[in-house]
Amino acid sequence: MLTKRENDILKLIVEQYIKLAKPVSSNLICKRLKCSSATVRSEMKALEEIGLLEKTHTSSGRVPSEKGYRYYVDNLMEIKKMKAEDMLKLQRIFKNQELVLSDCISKSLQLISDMTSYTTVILGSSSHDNLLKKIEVIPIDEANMTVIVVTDKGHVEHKTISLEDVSQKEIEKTVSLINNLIIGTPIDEVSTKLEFEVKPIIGKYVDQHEQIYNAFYHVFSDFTENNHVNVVGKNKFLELPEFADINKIKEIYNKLDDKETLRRITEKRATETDDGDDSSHNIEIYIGEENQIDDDVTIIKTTYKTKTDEGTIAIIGPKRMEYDRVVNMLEFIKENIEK
Amino acid sequence: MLTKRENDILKLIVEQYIKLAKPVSSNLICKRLKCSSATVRSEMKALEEIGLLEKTHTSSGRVPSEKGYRYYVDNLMEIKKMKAEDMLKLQRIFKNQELVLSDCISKSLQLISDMTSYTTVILGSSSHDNLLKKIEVIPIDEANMTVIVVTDKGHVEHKTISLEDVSQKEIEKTVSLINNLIIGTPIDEVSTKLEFEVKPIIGKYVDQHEQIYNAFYHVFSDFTENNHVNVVGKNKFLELPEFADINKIKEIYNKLDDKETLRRITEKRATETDDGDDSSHNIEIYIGEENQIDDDVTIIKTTYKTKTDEGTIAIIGPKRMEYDRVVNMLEFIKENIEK
DNA sequence: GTTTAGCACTACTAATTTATGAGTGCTAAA
DNA sequence: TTTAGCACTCATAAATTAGTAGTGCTAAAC
Repeated sequence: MLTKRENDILKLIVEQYIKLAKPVSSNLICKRLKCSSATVRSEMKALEEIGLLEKTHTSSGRVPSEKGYRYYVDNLMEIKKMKAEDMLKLQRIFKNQELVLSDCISKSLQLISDMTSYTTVILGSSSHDNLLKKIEVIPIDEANMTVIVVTDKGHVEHKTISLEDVSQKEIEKTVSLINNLIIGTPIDEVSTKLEFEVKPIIGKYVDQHEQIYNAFYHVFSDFTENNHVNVVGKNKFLELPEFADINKIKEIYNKLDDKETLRRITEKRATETDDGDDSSHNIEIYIGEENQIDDDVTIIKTTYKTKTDEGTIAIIGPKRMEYDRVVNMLEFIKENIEK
Repeated sequence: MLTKRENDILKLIVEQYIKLAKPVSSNLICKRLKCSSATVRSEMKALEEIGLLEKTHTSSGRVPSEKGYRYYVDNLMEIKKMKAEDMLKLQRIFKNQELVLSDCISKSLQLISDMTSYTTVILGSSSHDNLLKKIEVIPIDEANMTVIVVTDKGHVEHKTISLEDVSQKEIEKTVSLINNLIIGTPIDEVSTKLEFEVKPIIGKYVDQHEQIYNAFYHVFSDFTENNHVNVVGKNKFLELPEFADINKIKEIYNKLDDKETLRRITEKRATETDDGDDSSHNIEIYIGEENQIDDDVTIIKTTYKTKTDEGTIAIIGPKRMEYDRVVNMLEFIKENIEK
């Protein structure tokens, strides 16, 4: 257990480093505490020995270690309410009756990215618990038609497909067969069901069944694959001194472009102790090596769940993130989404 | 008019600079031409005097000026056929019966971005010449429903909206009114028509018309605004030495994220002479200041038009782009799209 | 009158030096 | 336990040096 003064010093160092991204000197600290720089220095040394602080070189000031950030987040951080003005802006988005929920979410995370200068990520509900509600085919011209698929929760997917030399009648027959046979099927089982239950029947009753079957099959598999991801404000990384190196940027951007990597954001960290969980509000914090994406970033995330939708929203920034602000913002957004 | 040898030298310099991004020396050139470096030097000087070449400092080799690139593109460049292997890969995309046209386009431009290391942009057809074909409403639960709008060319837009305390009946009435009144209207006139022709009528026949009207109004205006843009391979800029500076990257990325800036890519350059047009195939080339986006890039673009769709595809790279390859690829893609 | 060899000159690059200063650690006195 | 004082370290920036890849020019060679 740390002494009161050690806590104070650590807190000051973390907060100062978050602000300026420069190693923090004993002098700067001693000005805010009523003691001499020498005293602070020996305390700092102690904190370094237990691994909460680090030096960049022998005679530099101190920088928080990952363990230091973790300790700060778990024990020292006081959650910081948003400026009234910012809160208002966010509320305005959610109060705007003209916006659909999904638009509210993306707009608000866009705003958060701007307010904080960090990158935000929305990982939409994979639609795995949606049930197939309806399919519909709209003819465009002789050879083309648009297939529309709707789920019970209101997700829509569509695709324009070409079928050559297939009669309108046959298509209609197929549509009504599908509508009869697999409505109500969970969307991620549709492909299988289509193959094993519908295909044999189409084969019997519909001419040119191969072509038609293929067309529909691909529309459905598209549906299952698309779990919408939205990364907002990637450019913010370009503002941060810790990412001033073009190669570091390349590394981060490649990760942020990779669906598989992003999906990993949704995973809970499997750790011994506390799951990165910020006790109170289901906000999870993954600092540096704690996250699965990149050792130089921190990810703060939460999940939301509404009647029609669920997903994960995350904020990605440097390890010296403004934890106190970001946690508060995420809490706020989560609340607003869920009501 | 330039002499044969001047042309040869200019061509060599441009091509060499495209390859290595380093100022080209007289020595390097004289090895490939049967004359001494001194001769080359005096020729280079002449070319510099007419503004086709530039120096980076007093004793550096030469670099093509924008005018130099332009001259190269207009007079010296020989279009370079793709490697058979690359051509095959592209063809495979277009021959794949399982893919819709729009998927072919994005997949092939993804591939081109990888093959060339440049960024590609697809500016989809704004749907302005689409006609409204159908609207449909699918109830989700008591308060929510999904509105689907389809145009005659098979574009689909949808949105889940919330309406509190509005009866199903009233909504159905509205839908059938809209379907009766404005089917066949060009999509970008729908909003106006909705306001001046439909609203008054809804007002008369439908209870709670304000709420319902508003909901629909916003679905339609969304439709008009979404003209789909797709920027592929932005990260490629990070590989190019001319964009090694983080601030330059920031500048470019901000532009590539800005819809308005991107829209400008579709505009034809309004110039005195030749419109940047590569005479033969409707491939347009805009070098540096010739383009509206950024002085340090070249944009090579073309437009395509099919029965159901039209749009612009563009390739954005450094001024020392591999013009000969890119032009050929764009021609190839354009052809494939259009058939 | 082109072409070329030869040479003086320029300025980029990388390595080395120098100076400055912001920071620490340690010791001994308060 | 705290603090003043001092030696020491190392990053940063500026200045120096050396090397070299390139040019421009001139005068001779073709």
